Amino acid sequence: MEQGNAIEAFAALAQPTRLAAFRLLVRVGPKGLPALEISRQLGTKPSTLSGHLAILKRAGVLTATRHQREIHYATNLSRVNALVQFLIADCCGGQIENCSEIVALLDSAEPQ
Amino acid sequence: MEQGNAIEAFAALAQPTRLAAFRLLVRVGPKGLPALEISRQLGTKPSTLSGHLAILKRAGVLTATRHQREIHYATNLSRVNALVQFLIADCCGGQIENCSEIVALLDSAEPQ
DNA sequence: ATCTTAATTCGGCAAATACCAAATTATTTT
DNA sequence: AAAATAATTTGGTATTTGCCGAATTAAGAT
Repeated sequence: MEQGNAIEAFAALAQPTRLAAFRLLVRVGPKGLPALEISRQLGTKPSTLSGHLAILKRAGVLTATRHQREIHYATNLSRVNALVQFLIADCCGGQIENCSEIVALLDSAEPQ
Repeated sequence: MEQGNAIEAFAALAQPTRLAAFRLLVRVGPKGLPALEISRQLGTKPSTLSGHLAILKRAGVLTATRHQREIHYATNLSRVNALVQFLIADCCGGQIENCSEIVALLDSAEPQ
């Protein structure tokens, strides 16, 4: 992960509709949802949402796969992991004893 | 963590100078650095950096404490943890067997 | 071939953001 | 009290972003 990719991912998530879409897809799981269904659940216009999904996809945090007519969007959580790794890289200069508290926090990062 | 807070944190991190400042402070550890030192290390104008630090602080990802004349900025990593928790909340509808791969990824989230 | 459904692209406007230089506020030293 | 150092605020401009309706492209059904 390079800085440019991280910036793009953070920017993608820094918008209410996009963050809501991403989190909805996290909840839904690997199968994802078609664009129109996301649009319905979030109450946004399809054209507006389409732009948002494109931004999330370009940033790498969503994947898109066509199923017949529909394009299913799903989260790319390994990318989220890479993003977090990038953010906390070389924490406390690598001297783990200085930031064990921090590491413990992130180690406990489980959903719920 | 509410959506508004998460948006603010992501937006704060979605800018090259701010992301570089945050990561520098992650590496430095809990003691943090004074604003002018960050400005020097990143090669940005103090006034510009000051605005950026204020944004990061308002977003909750940095703390600021005065030491004599200097204000030392440091990362608030528990906030980062909360942010990640928020992002992946209720992953796969809570059915852990569907996203164990994802959980494993995040469990292994250790620096470097 | 035509119609329908799914999704994206385009055009245009309003609001937010980043940058720098200069001025200001805050704290310590002389 | 005056000078010096640290940091922030202000003002002005250029760029970017978000939203919607309308038009367009894509795939499948009749």
